[in-house]
Amino acid sequence: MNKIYKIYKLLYKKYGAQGWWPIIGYGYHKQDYSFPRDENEVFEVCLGSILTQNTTFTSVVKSLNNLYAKNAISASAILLMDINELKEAIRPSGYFNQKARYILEFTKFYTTLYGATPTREALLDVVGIGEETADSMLLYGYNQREFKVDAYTKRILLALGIIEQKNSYCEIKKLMESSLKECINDEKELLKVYQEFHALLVEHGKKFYSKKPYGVGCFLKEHLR
DNA sequence: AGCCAGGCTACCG
DNA sequence: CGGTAGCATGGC
Repeated sequence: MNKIYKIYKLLYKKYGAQGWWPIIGYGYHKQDYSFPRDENEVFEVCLGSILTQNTTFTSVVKSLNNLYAKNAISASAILLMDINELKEAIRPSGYFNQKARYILEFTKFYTTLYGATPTREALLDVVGIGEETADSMLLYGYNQREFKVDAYTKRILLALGIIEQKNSYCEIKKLMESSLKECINDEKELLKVYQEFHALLVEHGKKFYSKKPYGVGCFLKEHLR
């Protein structure tokens, strides 16, 4: 067992299943991997992936609830919406001018898919969708085996001496994916681990890697050094 | 009161 | 290329 998989095991043992991505109306769905269950839930995950950029998810829930109140969690409804009405609805998530544009750009792209799963490259061509947002949509919205790397992932691996500051998003993503593939053969299990692992890193990151100095009290250090 | 949040773009050297 | 200012609200 390599270090990456060992980290996963330790985190899962500590925090348990996380039930990401939370869906409005169900919340976190621990041990239930049947989500998203329809087109609108896929679209909701994608909107949430944009809205959560550099923001807490509680703020995103407010924005999504605002949109639900306007019955606007669908591509057709978003495209019919007045831009200022959209901005007002997503205001709680911050950067509302940018994110309103990002949501419109993504929604236009989304309608060209007719329900098909987008490629990662196509997503990256949409303004406002960077590597993490693309992986978020693919991993949680489309159940694709794309590991999502975020700031906590990098901080934690850095503190454990597994990566260096200079390592790129892509390098870290490949490290996570190749390490997990070494240990897990079943594709469904691999997807589940990708989904849980990222959520676990966020949970652990919130506790021990939010304020400097990072990693104070992090139990992973004792187990891996 | 200031720092941080489940990032991305544009522009700089 | 890698590095960074700007984007904005809300919570602690």
